[in-house]
Amino acid sequence: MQRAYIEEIARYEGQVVRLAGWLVNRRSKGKLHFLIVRDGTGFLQATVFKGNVDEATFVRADHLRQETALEVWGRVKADARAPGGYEIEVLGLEVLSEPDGEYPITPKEHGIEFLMDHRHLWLRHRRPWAVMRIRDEIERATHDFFAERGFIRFDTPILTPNAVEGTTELFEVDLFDDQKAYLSQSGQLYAEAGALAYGKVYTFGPTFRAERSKTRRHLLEFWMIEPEAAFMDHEGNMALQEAYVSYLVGRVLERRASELEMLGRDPAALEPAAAGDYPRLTYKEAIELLEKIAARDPEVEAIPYGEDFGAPHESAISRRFDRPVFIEKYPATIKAFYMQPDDEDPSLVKNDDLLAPEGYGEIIGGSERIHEPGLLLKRIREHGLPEGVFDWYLDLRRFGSVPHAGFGLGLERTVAWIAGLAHVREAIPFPRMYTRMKP
RNA sequence: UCCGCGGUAGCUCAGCUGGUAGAGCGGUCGGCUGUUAACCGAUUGGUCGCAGGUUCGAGUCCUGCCCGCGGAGCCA
Repeated sequence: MQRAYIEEIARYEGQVVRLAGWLVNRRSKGKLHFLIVRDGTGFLQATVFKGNVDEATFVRADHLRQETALEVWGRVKADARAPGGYEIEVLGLEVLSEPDGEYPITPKEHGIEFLMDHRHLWLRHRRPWAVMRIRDEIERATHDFFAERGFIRFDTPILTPNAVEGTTELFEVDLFDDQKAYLSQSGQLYAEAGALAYGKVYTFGPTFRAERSKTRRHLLEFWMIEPEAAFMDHEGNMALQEAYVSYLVGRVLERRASELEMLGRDPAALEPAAAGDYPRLTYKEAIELLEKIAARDPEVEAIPYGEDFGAPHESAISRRFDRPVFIEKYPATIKAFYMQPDDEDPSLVKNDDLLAPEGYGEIIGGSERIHEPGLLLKRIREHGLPEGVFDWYLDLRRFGSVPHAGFGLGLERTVAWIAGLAHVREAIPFPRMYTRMKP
């Protein structure tokens, strides 16, 4: 008998097939039981009619417990009354493994603390199932996008000797003797070495920030995609970001429409983002826009020129657009040491943040990098960074230095935005947070 | 780290001015041939976060601590 997967159940209509999976829920009408079965690829309703199976099987079907591992076999039928439009009319079933005790996650309501305590089991349920498939699509689309444009994947170290942007948010690791290392907070500096070696590279890996943050946008451990390209300038950088993000959204709309629907995410809200043509504001224009917003909305505070935006400001700005919005050219004083000064106004840098709409806020930070060795050394000193650990980084400017640029996209924030999640903790299988390290 | 809110049955919660613990869901048993988190009946189920204190008496009032949630800062 053919083994069928739920994802492809439609192609087996009319056939008798075998299905291997787990029991999600059951309902009974007396002489007719409904078993909801999942097999990893999807969810399917199985009907057990009293006349179709022997008495023992019929009674058995009414006493199966949630998360029983089982095989069922029967005929695949199209039926409008079945969720998803198809169901399997059971002719027989076999229990593969019986739950030991009561399964904790019932079909009714649960709080987030309880669900996160049982994350290893919660992952089986519809909502996380849909989210992880969307995350997978975004990861796959990332590799396709960069491969199509001639970028090679470049893996950067996780144990690093140096801080990219200050040391307060680094996790320290004991090495041998009295040596210390830090968990990487960005692969960027190494990606720059990659760009000068291979032209166009991107990293795809975990990064770590030791921030005592308790917000919907922060994880201690998150995944970041960091493209870096030689001979790419600030304009090219933003064009690449727009092409990349609109490609990601387009792929999810195209291939994960049913998952978006399961999550109650309206595809219409994402369509402008897939179309591209993202608006651009300079830092100065964004400050002025905030002033206008603040004049009418008492919830939003204006900020003086020269200060960085807080989360409420980013939300207020991003809510005014139906697609991601760029904010570019910040004052150098509030940005990282390696950013290239603006040609017209050297007090500014050629950087950009990309804010996702609907209040989701920053998903990308990018910049053109300083390629002139003297200026780079000056900036390292101004920022009070230890010169010793940057000797190799300065070498990149000594030998064949050229303009280059890149950016970092936060995977979980992007997944949360596209999937319409309220918190990044649901965008990764096992979130590591200030308040959670288990399971 | 700061501000705000919370911790009562396996889960989600109610519990008034202090008087000896409740509901729904889940589990179990039974009923029902088209359910959609099915429904109906019965039944099961408690160290009221922890430690002190006030009181004849504390889930309820007070103090300290622990844990979580929402937000801020920082950032992707």
